[in-house]
Amino acid sequence: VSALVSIGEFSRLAHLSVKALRHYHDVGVFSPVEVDIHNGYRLYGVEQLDDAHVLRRLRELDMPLEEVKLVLDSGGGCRRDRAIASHLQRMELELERTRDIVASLRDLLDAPTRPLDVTHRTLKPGEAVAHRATVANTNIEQWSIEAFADLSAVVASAGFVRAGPTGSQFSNEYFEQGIGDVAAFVALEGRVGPEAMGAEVLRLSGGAHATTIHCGTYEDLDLTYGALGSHVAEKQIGAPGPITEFYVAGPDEVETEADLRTEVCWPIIA
Amino acid sequence: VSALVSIGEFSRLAHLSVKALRHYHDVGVFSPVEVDIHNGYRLYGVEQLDDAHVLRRLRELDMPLEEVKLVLDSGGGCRRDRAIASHLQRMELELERTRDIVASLRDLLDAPTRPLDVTHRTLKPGEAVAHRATVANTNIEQWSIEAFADLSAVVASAGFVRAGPTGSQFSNEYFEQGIGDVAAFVALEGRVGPEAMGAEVLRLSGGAHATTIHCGTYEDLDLTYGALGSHVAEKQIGAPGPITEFYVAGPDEVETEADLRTEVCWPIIA
DNA sequence: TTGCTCCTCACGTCACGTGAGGTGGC
DNA sequence: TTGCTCCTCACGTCACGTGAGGTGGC
Repeated sequence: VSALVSIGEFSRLAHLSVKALRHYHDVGVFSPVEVDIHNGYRLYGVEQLDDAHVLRRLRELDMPLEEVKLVLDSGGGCRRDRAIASHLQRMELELERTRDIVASLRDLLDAPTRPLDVTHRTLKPGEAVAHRATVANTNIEQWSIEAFADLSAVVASAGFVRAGPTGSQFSNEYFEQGIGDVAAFVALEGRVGPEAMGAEVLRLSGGAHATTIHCGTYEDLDLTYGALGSHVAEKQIGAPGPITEFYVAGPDEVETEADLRTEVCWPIIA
Repeated sequence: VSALVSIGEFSRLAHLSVKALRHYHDVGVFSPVEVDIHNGYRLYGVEQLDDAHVLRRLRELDMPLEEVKLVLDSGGGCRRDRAIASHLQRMELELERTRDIVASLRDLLDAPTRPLDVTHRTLKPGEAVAHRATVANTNIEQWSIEAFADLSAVVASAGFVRAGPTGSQFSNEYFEQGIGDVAAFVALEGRVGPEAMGAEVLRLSGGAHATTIHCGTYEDLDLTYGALGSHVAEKQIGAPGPITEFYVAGPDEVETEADLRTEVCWPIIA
């Protein structure tokens, strides 16, 4: 049928290294059509080049080999197209994030420190409808958007009255490990009734907090955390408890990222 | 002076994991201001947060720790700004490349195979002025641009007469390992005189080749290599010797990447 | 016979993450 | 005393790269 070539020849045709080809064979992502029984020589068919070219591009885009395997195994059908399309979409998001980080880094170098207005205030205790999950910081935005969309629907359909902007509570684990328990909530006037189907009830314990307003993209929240936490550490007024964010002006309400306003609340001793 | 905090506290302030902070300490990229002699506890100063924020952003941009170390060690001066600027520039190139690969992948899926016009022709032997080096495919473009710029200057100042477009010869190693010997050359009429200061003399051995014209970005050259190599493999006419590319229409001569024309020559038996 | 290509281990790299097992202060 | 935080090994992960040591065909 079609020509068989050695691994060295195939590596020149596909622009993939011999070591890489052997590795792909070992882990079952991309195998030669034939292996010589006498000497173990791998023999590739030239018709495998189409797959090899796709494989090379996916790896250049840093797609994990496990996913590459799925794509190559899924045949030429729409499953394959969907797998690639979803990865390409992730790449676009990655590109945006990279641009944001670059911009943020430029800012950091231009204006190394900006002072921060820290206020001490006491959060009101109360009840809230909430969604709670273990979330990684890589997809906290996506998760929050969905959580708040659902909570809004619940609040509207149950006829609850909001008591302030939407907010989130974070476990320490979330910041220390980059993944941990997060609760997205909407504080309510009075108590949460049984109409809150689907959503959990979150009891907000309130108490003394050092707070500040973060302006702009969430990518820069670490700066505000640093400044706020420094303030608390220097005055030695830290107290246990979760950190709370209030989305005073969230993604829904602003036109540009620069207009975002987020209140960060750090628990302190009374 | 300023407040000292534990590693856990610092990780929450800087949004870096405890494991990462310990790793940065181990490899000497970012160390606590103090280590408790009794129990080995790491103590960080809140004034270290500025560096930590820069560190976090550089890592998010995948800067290797060795380079991060250089940036952080270089103080606040212009050395540091230059180190970051050069990395940001590399990021921009990366972004462009990613976009190109995505586009190329889309093409690959839309138009899976396009037939190729393969011609057999005999390259003329002769002499050329050349630059030769061990180059990796990650910076072949940059290297080639510089090499050809210099060769052009040599040809002009020595009054040589060109015999055809610029070209490159690649060792097998270059394709198999992604890094290897490459020679960028300009073929000349007659022999190379002693005026070729700086540039080497390359003897082109000529001979029978299967050739084809590759249209468009160099990112897609692997497709042409695959098709050309398949042709040679199927007819079993392969011969030893380096692959030669001629830049019939190179980056200098075209307005858009789509207009690039590259002749790829694969050695075959006469 | 010499070179070249191919083979299989086994180990290294990079930037951490994952437990195991243990200590120290409130 | 219980929990919580911190510590140090030692090993795992991912996608290969790097030799070492050996075989097979022209």
